[in-house]
Amino acid sequence: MVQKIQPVERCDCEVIHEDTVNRVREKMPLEETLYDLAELFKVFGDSTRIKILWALDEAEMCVCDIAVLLKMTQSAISHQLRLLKQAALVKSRREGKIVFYSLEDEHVKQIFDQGLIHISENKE
Amino acid sequence: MVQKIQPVERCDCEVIHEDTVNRVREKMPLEETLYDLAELFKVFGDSTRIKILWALDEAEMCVCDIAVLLKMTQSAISHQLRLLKQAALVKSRREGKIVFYSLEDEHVKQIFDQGLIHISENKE
DNA sequence: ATAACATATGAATAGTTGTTCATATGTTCA
DNA sequence: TGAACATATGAACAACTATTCATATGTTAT
Repeated sequence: MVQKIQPVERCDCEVIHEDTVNRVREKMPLEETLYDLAELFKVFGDSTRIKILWALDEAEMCVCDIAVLLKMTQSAISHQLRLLKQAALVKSRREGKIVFYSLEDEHVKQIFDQGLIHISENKE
Repeated sequence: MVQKIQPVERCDCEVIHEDTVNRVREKMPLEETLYDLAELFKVFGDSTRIKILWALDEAEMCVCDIAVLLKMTQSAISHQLRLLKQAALVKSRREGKIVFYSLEDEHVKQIFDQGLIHISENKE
């Protein structure tokens, strides 16, 4: 969602001082980097895509096999694979009629693992 | 988004066999786990929340300071902090009128780092 | 060329989400 | 108690997104 920049009055609570705010602001990564990071995690933020990535971590698969595996339509899977490819999380190769998808690199698994650790430590 | 389960006809492409699909399906984590994982990453998938988390990694801060830092309204920040707290990514403590927020644990930083590695290797 | 198959894609739609606005809750101090 | 301040929250709205449906593109075999 596009967010408007909102003028903000400084509040009176002098918890961290003006210069501390400035220090934190200076240490923050570029706006663009933080945006890209959010865009990346947004891709992970859907259970269909999570399932596809998980499946591809097990085996290289074609579109229709993923559709069968996840009990979803070919179209839905294809749309999601496009997003995953744009995010450089999966790659594809064509062999005749069939297009094979696989993970682009090892980061996916590592990001998953960090997430799983967090979940396992916070389940109720 | 709630997704209907769609009946799918097995396609003719015998890329991975029926039993391979079954093997992959058996090795997949529980539906619930994958859903929780997606929910977690969804929280990371917004640049406002990414910025808040990044700021809190630098220093414990109160709501209004975060609002000043990010040049956003107190209300918007407060809403997002609620989501972050529900996801067990931040914790809060009250000191009089002021509520301090800080990171819940070290996972946040580690998940960020994995994401940044991926981004840095795939920027155009 | 034509049929059959695998995949991709545009449009439409229903469901979701981030921000704003108004207001409520909780705390301190006079 | 009442005023001032910090934060929380519900409702509303605009923007976004995942799936579906229909159809297009690309490939193979006859």
